[in-house]
Amino acid sequence: MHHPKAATIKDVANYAKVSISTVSNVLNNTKTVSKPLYDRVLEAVKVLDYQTNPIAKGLKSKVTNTISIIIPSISSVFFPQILSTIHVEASKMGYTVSIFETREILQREKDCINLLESKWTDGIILSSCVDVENPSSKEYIQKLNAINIPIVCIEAAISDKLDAVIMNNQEAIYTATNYLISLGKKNIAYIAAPTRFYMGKHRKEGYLAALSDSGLPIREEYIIEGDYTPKSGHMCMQRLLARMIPIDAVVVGNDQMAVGAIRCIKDAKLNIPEDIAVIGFNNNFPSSLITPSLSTMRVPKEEMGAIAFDLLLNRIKNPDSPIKLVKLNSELIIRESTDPNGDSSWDLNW
Amino acid sequence: MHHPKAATIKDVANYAKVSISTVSNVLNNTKTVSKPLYDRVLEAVKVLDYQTNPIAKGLKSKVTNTISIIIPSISSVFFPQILSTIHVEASKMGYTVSIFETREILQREKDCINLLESKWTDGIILSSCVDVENPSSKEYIQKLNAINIPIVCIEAAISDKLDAVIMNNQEAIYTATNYLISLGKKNIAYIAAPTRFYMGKHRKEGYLAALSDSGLPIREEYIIEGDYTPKSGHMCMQRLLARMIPIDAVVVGNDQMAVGAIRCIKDAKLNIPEDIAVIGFNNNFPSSLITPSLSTMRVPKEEMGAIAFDLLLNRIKNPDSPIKLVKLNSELIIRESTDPNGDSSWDLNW
DNA sequence: CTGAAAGCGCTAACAG
DNA sequence: CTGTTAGCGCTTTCAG
Repeated sequence: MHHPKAATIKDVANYAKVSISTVSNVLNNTKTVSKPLYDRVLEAVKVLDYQTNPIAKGLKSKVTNTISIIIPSISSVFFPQILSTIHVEASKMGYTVSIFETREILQREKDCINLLESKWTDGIILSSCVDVENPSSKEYIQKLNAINIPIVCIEAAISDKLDAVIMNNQEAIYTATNYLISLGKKNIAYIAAPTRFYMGKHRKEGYLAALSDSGLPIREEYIIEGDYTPKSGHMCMQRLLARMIPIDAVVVGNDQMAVGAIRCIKDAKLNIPEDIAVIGFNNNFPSSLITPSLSTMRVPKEEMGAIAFDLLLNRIKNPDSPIKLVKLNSELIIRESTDPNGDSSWDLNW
Repeated sequence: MHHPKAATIKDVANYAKVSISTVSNVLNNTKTVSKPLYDRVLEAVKVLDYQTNPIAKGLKSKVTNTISIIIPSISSVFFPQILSTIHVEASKMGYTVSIFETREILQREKDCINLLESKWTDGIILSSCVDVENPSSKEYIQKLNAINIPIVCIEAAISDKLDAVIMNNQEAIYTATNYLISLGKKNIAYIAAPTRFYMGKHRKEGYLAALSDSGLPIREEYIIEGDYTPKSGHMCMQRLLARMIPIDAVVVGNDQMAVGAIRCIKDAKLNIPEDIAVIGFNNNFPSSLITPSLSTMRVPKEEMGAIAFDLLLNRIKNPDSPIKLVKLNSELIIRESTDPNGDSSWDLNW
């Protein structure tokens, strides 16, 4: 309905007085065409302002030049940066990118996959929210493995049959926790990102390992689980304080929750970091803006997006290449929430 | 290549022992079909796990069930929220959304439009970066008007032939400036969002009008222009201070720049708001996080996205309905950067 | 109520 | 080197 007068390949052929296959051939460089015809076609294309119809093309060639990104949240402080890099890389290569938001609801993720299966996208970048513990997720993952669309996972390597780019979650939280221990902290609480998911699980393991390796006791009452949001971080911290256990530091599964936790601690009139030190994970820009600024583990978001697209492109072009798992390293950033002399400058790049 | 074994309408027809047109008819409810055949078709669909191929469907019907969003930045703190709302509304109605980033480069915007023209998207939501002053943009806008794809503008109403949802930019900055004047501020500087664009232009007009209406002089050396980013806000403030003119308040064209300005003022050891009061525009969540917290004008981002999609959907369904311009009102939020007793609570919803 | 057949715009054998 | 033709999977007249 929208394009009543758009020129078709037929129009071009008529105008140039050649066959439509010749037009197709010059446009796609698929066969050599004599100079005169070639020129006439190009002329016709120009005159008629012809653009090949990707829908029709896709119907034949099964190529849509579209990739799809499935993420938990479009408006979080984390994904937009990844999205942006992916978009830049993708458009360079002529791909359009479609977005899908799951809000951490597995059913929505499945719906997206189903939709995409029929929509003929050329590839999918997936930040999955499958529950790693739940045996019923096996079936879903099998399906993902068997699907005929290239898929690259980010944030969570949910299958060894799928390319993925992830963080060194466990090692990073281990580093963070160890750093707190090196500061002399002994009663270190942990506000976890949802541990039924891949990422939260591995991060928590890092915390536990660090305590163990330092001979510190693991106490259940020091561990609580949030839902990624600042608000939940605030609530978790409140609960932790209400338990009336000695706490001199908190490791938090992500920066968002850590910000909430810091606010809670401030409101309780406790000093950061003297009474309670706080460290997060991600290094989102707001973490540098608050007072005290938040120590955290850096996550190379741009790199993550770029690599994810690279992996995807490679798999599209080369479906049988070996599966790749890229694990990115994070790095400790010391700010005021663990060190009074820590960096208090604002990240102004946003 | 990706879907070798996906069932087609033909397979369903064969399995159900009916014609493909009957299958099509039951699936689209386009004609009444006898109960037995109807049931057999549904059964076949279920057994074969058939999903109709939207590409093929689109080729015939010219409908892609895809809308496209063109915005300056994917990763800014402003657009993701709008994006998110649009995505939610769109998926409810069965639309997929594709994103395009212009980085405020008009040529990129034009490229997107051209691409989309051939891609047969069902509609476009556009945050345009045309230079309102530049006469050459007339031509581009004419093209937009003539295009056969429904377009809804957000942030900038660049044509009265296009639906749009915008803020009351001028009135809002007028309010902000007036508020500062009511506080007794007399030497009020202005850090502008790029004034060659629709939005920046109108906001600046609000500042000028407020000064005029209060009988305050308009002085060029009090006005400077940034590029939306916190970094540029910092730099603009630095320049302003270097001019050695008395400044007791700054109105800033958006929150991001205002954050940079605040940092600069703090670094200069000046007191906020006593020495210099600061007010921004947008009410992004980071503005509540910094110290001092930033006074600003609220922008209903979710509403904006939802309305934009509504307008678009309406135009898709009803191409000849009258053009609508929706102007949203903002509201003053008083925080510490203008009032020592202003709200200092953190926005934890992100 | 049902099905055969003609395309949507394009690509890719296959002949010439 | 060029053109004819057969579809890709689906919708939609148009007969029956």
